Amino acid sequence: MDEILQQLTPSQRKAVCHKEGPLLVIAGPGSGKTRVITHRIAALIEAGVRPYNICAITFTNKAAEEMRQRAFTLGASGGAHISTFHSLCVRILRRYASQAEIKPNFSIYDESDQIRCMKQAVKDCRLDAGNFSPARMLGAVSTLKNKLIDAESFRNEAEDFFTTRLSEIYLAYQNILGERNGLDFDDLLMKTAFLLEDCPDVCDELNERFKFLLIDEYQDTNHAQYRIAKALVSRHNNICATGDPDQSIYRWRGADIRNILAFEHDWPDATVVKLEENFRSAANILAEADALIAYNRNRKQKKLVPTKPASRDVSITACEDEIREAQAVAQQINELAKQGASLKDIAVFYRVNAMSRVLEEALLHNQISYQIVRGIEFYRRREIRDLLAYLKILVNPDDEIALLRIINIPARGIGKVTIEKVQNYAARHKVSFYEALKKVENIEALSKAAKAKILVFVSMIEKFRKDMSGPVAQLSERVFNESGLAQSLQAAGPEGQNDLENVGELINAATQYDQNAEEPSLLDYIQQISLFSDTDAYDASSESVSLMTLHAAKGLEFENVFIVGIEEGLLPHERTNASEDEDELEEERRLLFVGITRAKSGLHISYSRYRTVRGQLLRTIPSRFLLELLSGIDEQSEDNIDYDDNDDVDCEDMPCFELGQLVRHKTFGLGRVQKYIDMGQNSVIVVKFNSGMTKSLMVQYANLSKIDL
DNA sequence: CATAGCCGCCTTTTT
DNA sequence: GGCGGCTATG
Repeated sequence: MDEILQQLTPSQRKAVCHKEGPLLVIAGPGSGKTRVITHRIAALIEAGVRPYNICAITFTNKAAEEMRQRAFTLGASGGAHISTFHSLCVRILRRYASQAEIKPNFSIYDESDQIRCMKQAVKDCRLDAGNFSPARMLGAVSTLKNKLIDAESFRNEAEDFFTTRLSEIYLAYQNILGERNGLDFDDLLMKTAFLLEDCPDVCDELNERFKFLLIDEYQDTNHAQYRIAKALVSRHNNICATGDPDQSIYRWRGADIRNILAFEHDWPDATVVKLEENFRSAANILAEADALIAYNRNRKQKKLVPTKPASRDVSITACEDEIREAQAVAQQINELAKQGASLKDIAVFYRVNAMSRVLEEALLHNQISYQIVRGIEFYRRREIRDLLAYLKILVNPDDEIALLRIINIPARGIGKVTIEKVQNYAARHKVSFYEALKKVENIEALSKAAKAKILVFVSMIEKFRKDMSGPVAQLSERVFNESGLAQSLQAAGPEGQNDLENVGELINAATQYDQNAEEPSLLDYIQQISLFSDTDAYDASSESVSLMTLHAAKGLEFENVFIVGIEEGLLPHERTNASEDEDELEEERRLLFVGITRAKSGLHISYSRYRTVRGQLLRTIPSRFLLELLSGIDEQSEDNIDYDDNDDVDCEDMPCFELGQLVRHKTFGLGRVQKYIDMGQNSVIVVKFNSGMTKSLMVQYANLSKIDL
């Protein structure tokens, strides 16, 4: 251990060796933060702390898995609990289910399940799904849950028309989840927070168990997570939080940057360690990131101290359209490969998932192998969801969503009408859908044939339920074969072949689970699987280029990074309120900051002049963030070909603007010129309008008139 | 009761 | 552009 400590910087060593009491590690990108955490776990153990008494919380399952491995290589093998917040909550809720007033075999509802429940809830409240769109309602409810406002207290607070309706919807939604014994992602946190705060016994026991709590990516914790953390260390205050306010990118999901900013206020005796040295990126890449993030006003000053020399491999490229942009990326990747770069050291980032398609096509065309980091995609496949639905029912028969999904898959003649009759019966007699199915003999509305079919189905499920112990893989395989799913896929001929292979892969994964899990069980497996995330699919050892969203890039690093589509409307994204809300603009800027700081030596940023959005070819505006980078916008891009013959003619008519010039815009009103980038016809102007918003506009379309006083 | 085809709608980011 | 839901048809 001493030897290892010698390799650390003084700041890192200070954090690693910190004994007891609250500790905050403000760690810039590439500062060896993860290393500090794993070393700290090892150091605690060496100092005599039992691994069993240590709990480390990571942002994703992948990060947890990696941390377990790193801790293992340091000799801190086994015992320490390392998982995400959500995983930890599942464990706690299962163990203290009765105190939390839930059943331990709850289903975890993912987004699509939530939408279904919310649709039903809006319907139950007899409200119009147009004005009260399930997605929006879900967002509103999620925000409330993140703030630990439950349905009852929200109803008591509701005043105006909208909040009153929302409170009804919230109650109805919780009701539906309750009937189905389901919890959504936010419930996991909310119920755990309430459990810890309302049951001192449970809180004591967990404080006793987890004598040291370490939380990574603390800047992205939400209020519920904050309250859980607070409760978990309330008896001993041994909290160690690490994070970087400049990398907070989950505000929209309830992450509250104030948690990290107010850490010293929450724990006044906290030791604060800053890690500002960067061991990852070339000096000039870091300078770009620094220049960009300096535009964020609402931040704590932090230095980015390079330890690596500059690289010459930084570029900003303008492309004609997204197809050529993708082609340019593929070409540059080919160049890199020729120079001996490994594909696994290359990544392409984009703002929205939909942008991966063009890139895929370009990479395929150039025969460059790639992986799309989208973990949940696999679990979204029809055949996978079908099999998992069977397994979910075995664990939780009240899971109506899962039941409805497969009651007639493969087709067994139980149709819509039959299902409705059973649902009616269930509602009348206040029993779950599955209970109603079991009592099918009593449902008079059903034909004899329908009853018989339902009986066959129920007895099959009951047969499976009788023997649920043993390896999950074996059980999955058995259910797959005996439910008729296997047969129906085989019958589909070559079409079903791929599906069969996917199921095979699922069963493989289950085998892995059986081998690795501490206490394998179908219940645990089903609950854990619901918590997978995109980054969990990232395979660092695969010899391929990685494609992912900027969000998924968090926590990773690559030798060469491409970031595409840096245009107004994409970054900052049009759906954000970036024009009016400074905080949202700053979050978008942080997103680009995160992307840039993933790069070790090569950074290639690009944008397209035209882009097809939802089937329509649109003229784009380069992102205002490009103007904030040191390199600025590259006017001399290679493919800056004549796409518009009028270029030269128009240029002469193009008005020139000086900084500070007062201008008037048709809709935005008066404003002052903050920046003017002369690019002939493509000139861009940044205007701060008197309304408070700052816009970057294409001069040729903005139709600005100069106001001279 | 199953399926094909068409219409309309759209929170981008995710635990 | 793509998915979900509704409808018409077999």
